Amino acid sequence: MRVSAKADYAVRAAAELAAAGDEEPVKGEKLAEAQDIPLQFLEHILLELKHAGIVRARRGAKGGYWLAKQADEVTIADVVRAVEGPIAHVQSAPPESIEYRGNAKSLQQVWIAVRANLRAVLEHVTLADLVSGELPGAVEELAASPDAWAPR
Amino acid sequence: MRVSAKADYAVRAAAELAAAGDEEPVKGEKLAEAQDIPLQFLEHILLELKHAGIVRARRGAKGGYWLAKQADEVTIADVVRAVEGPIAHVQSAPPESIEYRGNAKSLQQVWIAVRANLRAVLEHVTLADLVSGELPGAVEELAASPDAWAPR
DNA sequence: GCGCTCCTGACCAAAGAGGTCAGGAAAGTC
DNA sequence: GACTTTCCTGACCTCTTTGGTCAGGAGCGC
Repeated sequence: MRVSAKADYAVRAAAELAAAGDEEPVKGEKLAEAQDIPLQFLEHILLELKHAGIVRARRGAKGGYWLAKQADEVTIADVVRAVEGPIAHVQSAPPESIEYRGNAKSLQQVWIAVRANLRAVLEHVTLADLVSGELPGAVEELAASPDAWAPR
Repeated sequence: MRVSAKADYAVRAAAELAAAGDEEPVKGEKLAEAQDIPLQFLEHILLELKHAGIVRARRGAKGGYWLAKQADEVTIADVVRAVEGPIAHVQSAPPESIEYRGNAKSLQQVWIAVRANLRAVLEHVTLADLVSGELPGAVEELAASPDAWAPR
């Protein structure tokens, strides 16, 4: 139930790319500096994003990275899935494939609901939203509640 | 963003305990059989639940485990936190303590919203709900959508 | 005091997290 | 064509986590 450094880095780098537009490519080093991410680690991450079709790249002078799609067509879920794999797996299996017995029968529904609520946020916030700071209304409301900021 | 075997086991064992009531203790072996969990691993988990004050235990013949509170006063979040620690940490830190820079500034709000939505399910389903099969309305609705069952 | 059951720490293998290092391969520039 | 720049890739590394197992001890009831 935690977000890895890799996923966090990936989203932040993608946000920088979204902000840069597609005029000209952004170098890995610049991304690393902008978001304070270890360069060599970041390049591995960018490679995964490239393989997932989220990012494109060119080598050499004037080379660098840029988004493969429009910033409003890439969600945070896309980026996280590219580097972390499926969201909300239970014991490395998707919740819809698990069968529970005895008094835990309804647990499957619970995990499904959990996943649905994760998706409700991650699949609806795009890189464009992130950069502009204007998150979807529902997400903004969730984050606005003081209760949501309580440690626990 | 995944649920560990340990957390899954813990919730399932707790559900069995909730169903058993507090007439007489349930043996670890019986819990292990009912939910098909490796016994020795389960006992470690039950110990953690005990240290967290969720479960109580007695040794010897007629010994076993039982819930320390009423089944409707223990949420799934309580159980998960007892064995996995805080829910929805980012890079091992709580989202409210992270500061993002540049174009990722709004990312903190996104992680806060993610956590809020996780809590919205996990803190509102009790062991009593789980055993009875009657989940809170909002959770039932989430799990009812065919979309929630799609793999992706 | 004997058997039952929980309690606890030690251990273990495999995988993942979070990186670093070294070199190769393309793209542009002179 | 050489050189520089930048991405691309695999190997490697340390530390922690995951998912267990094993062996023995300690308390409880009879």
